[in-house]
Amino acid sequence: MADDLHHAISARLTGADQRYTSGRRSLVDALVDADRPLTAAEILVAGGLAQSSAYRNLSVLETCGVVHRVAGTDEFARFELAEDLTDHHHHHLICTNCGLVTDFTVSDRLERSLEAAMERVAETTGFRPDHHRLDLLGRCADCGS
Amino acid sequence: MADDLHHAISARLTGADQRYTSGRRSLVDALVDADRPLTAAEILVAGGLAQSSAYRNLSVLETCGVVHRVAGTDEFARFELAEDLTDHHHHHLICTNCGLVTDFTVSDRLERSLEAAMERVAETTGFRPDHHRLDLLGRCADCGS
DNA sequence: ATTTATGCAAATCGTTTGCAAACCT
DNA sequence: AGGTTTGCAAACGATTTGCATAAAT
Repeated sequence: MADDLHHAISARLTGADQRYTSGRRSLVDALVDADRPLTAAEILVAGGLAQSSAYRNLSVLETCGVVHRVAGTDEFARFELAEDLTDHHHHHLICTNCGLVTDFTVSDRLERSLEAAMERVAETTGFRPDHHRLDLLGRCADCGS
Repeated sequence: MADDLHHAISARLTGADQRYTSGRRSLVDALVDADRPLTAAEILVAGGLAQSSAYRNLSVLETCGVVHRVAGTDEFARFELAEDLTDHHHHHLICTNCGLVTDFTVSDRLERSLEAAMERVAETTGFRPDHHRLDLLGRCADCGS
């Protein structure tokens, strides 16, 4: 099924002199199964690793570009698979009440405008943009208005 | 100078049964003087309050809509004055190396596109967007490439 | 006088780290 | 064997909280 994905991840880790251990694979599987970024606590439960191993491996996976850290509005770190592994460029809906983070996409037209804005900033300031982050903050369906 | 601002803030606090104490005014002054979001530590130094008072007052100011919390990529909380007090809608450049957060603006055209995307999401999903957050992540001038 | 804000020191809690045992190659 | 990963328990650090004092109305 997601065999290509695991293969790509394995290659990425090997390239950084890291092993794709069963523990790391569990963490990745948890993220593959989810349709939204997961908190460290959620990954910890789903992955079945000890707390310290989960955090340590998430750190390794992040450094190797397999996993990406997502900033919400609450105090919990959230993680998702890197976009270049899933080929799914997206943005986040963030509930300001319960902290839930879900994915959404925008039109190609808007994406292109965002890219253009990034380039303009690069020309104007000393800042070198790498990626953008577009989030919508509000109330999720469960938290109503 | 920024007398209107302080007056508006005072009114906003009073409306929430809170006082605009000298300590709170110090915190606000620190934010007024800055041209970018400040970390709690920076505000603490500039404001001259005890740590606990600074955090407690920032919390009050945030609840009353005077101050807004800004999410960077590091572990430090950052704060800025609420946009509806400064009339300066803007976005953030976030350095992925040192954590520095600075302000930038985009064209009205792009802002309108973002608003339109928000409305589309509201119609499509159960999510009720309130505001958006557009950040550019990369290297600040000091951190080079 | 009564309520609210302050500062100090201690507690909280998500995350990180030291270390000895288990694992891989 | 040699180096890496694991799990446990302890440490860490930004933020929060309890409590007695000071300030404001």
